[in-house]
Amino acid sequence: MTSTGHGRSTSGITMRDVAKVAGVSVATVSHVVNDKPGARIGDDARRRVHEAVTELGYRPNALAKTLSQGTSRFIGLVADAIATTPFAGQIIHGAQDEAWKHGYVLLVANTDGNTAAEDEAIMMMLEHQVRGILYSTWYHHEITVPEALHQTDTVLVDCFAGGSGLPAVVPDEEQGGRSATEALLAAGHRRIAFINTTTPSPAQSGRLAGYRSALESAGLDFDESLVFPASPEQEGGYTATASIVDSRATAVFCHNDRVAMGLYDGLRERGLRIPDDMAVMGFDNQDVIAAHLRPPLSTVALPHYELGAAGVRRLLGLETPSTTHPQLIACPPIQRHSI
Amino acid sequence: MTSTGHGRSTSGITMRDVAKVAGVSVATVSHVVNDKPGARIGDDARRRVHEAVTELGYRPNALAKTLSQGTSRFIGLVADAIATTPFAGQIIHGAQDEAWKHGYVLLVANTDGNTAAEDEAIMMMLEHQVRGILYSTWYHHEITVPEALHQTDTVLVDCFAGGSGLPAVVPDEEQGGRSATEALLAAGHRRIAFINTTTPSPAQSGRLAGYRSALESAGLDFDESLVFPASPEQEGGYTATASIVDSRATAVFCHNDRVAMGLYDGLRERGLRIPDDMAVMGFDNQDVIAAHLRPPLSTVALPHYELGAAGVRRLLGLETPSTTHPQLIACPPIQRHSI
DNA sequence: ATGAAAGCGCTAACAA
DNA sequence: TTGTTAGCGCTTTCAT
Repeated sequence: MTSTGHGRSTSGITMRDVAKVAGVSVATVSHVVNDKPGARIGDDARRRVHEAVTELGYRPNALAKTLSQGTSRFIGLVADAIATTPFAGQIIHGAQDEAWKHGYVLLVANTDGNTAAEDEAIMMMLEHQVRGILYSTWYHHEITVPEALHQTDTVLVDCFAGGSGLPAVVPDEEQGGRSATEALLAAGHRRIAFINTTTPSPAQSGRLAGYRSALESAGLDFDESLVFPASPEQEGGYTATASIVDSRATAVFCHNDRVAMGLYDGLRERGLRIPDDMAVMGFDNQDVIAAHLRPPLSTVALPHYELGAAGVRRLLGLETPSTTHPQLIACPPIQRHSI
Repeated sequence: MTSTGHGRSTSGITMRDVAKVAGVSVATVSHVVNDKPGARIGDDARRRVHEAVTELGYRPNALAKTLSQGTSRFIGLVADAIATTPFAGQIIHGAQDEAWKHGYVLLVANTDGNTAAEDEAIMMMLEHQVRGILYSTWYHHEITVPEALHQTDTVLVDCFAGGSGLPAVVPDEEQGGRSATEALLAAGHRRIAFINTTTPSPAQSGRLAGYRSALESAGLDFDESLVFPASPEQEGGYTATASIVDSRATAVFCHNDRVAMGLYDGLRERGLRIPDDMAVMGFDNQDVIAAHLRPPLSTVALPHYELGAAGVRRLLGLETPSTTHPQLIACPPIQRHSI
């Protein structure tokens, strides 16, 4: 029995059917299937209902329930790039797990950064009576909020919007930068270079601030000549190799894992060994890369799963709306073998 | 005005409100907002309705509509690993785009391969009256279908199940292997090594079959000593380097991009240059890797986006249920610079 | 302890 | 051309 083309997918069994079989009213059925608190139901009736339910294979219609209760169990997630990056998947995953935990289900929509698609997506979610919307981007930056988002509860994930007043959940770039630098410091390095991205962003400024802060705490002077700008990719890291070597630093904190990957190449070409000749620290914890470079790259993780989860918690009002605006999620250091 | 904690997210405006304002009946409103085919509505009434709609900011309740029509616009996507791999995101993306195109929205659930979570997810989707379910895995293999899936239309994505009779959509591994090999052949190589995975799978057998088939078509003998087993990761490729070099092959088809990445390292350590000393072809087209290796890796793409899209098309009955069981989706070769 | 009945917001005959 | 009305499957007072 192939299952294509049926159309009628649901059991078709309604509460009324159950009531009939159990010989009770639908009200009674409703009470027992939902295990209502103040429900005074006779043991016998209750049993009969349960029997009827299993016998008939009854499955409540969640949509009807929503309609009558007026309150839905949907949470919308609109993302600008579900696929462009491995990261987006993590946000969905975290959001889905957390939503699930609270009896909600995730409605996802991808917009490819297209404003029209975005509005349409939001509309659609609104029409589906979502409890609220998680609006997420694939990299941490400031956005301008689509007007439509104001029509429902929404929380920004991995992005923020200045005057919007919308709650936001973002990675703690500064702490991440600090942790990365501290890891290098802890290994005894004193002359630590930093390959930073050339693109202005919270990541650029935050990680730099963290780097400086860690240096400071260690009693080291910040040496501007030790930070090198580079495009945030393999190419950038590769190209920066020369300057890094010249700088006579013994360790490098790379703006991200891709940069580190490029640096690995550059170092290898010069016959330099990691971590003996040069310790390197990444950022992002992009699994395909970090875990599989040789040697495996120590890095700092971007907490995408947590961002998604914290996002729904925030939406559901389960998280204390920490006074300060964008809520910071920690970027945990990941110890591997490049230090 | 912060948007947290409202609860009532939807406009609250119903069709009745619109009817009242427009001075017509709800039936009329229903007809004009849905632009019903056989709806003979006076221009005037129609105009008044539209005005009322915009004036009130009316937004139809999709759930109520579903309930009354008896047919929902949801498609469920249950995945065993949304996040474990960059690929899952692509499947979601493809499915979402295609669903959207036909007026459907995607309900996603992650199960982490946990059977209990899986059943729960399926139940939940059933309760939400999904039109059908896409059951997907993050790598192509045979599965045993959860019993619950039989209660609705379902199509298997990137996996298949022998006797289940369920429609499946999977990548065409053999064609992919053939294309990869042909690319190498086209560049003039005659002695082409193949690093295959050690894990039995459609990928293992399919890509090998494709490799042989391409060789054959080119009038070359299949030389068993030219296929090297390796773990399907960087490590495997790296380790295989020695044998590859010994084999005196001039080109290598790697089971996947990660293996190719390892091979790159091995080759570089030996001072061998790509593609001059050795041409290499990958498989998967894992962006972070393939596009950013040096030189960028030529490879064959796993059509995840297409798998998702084809999955919903199949579910909706829009795709000819090609006679043969698992429907094959092409793996297009991607030309870069390692050949 | 249980049932009758009035909705939830919308669609779809059927009347008018 | 437009309005009435009866549901869709469920929840929830309010009676009994």
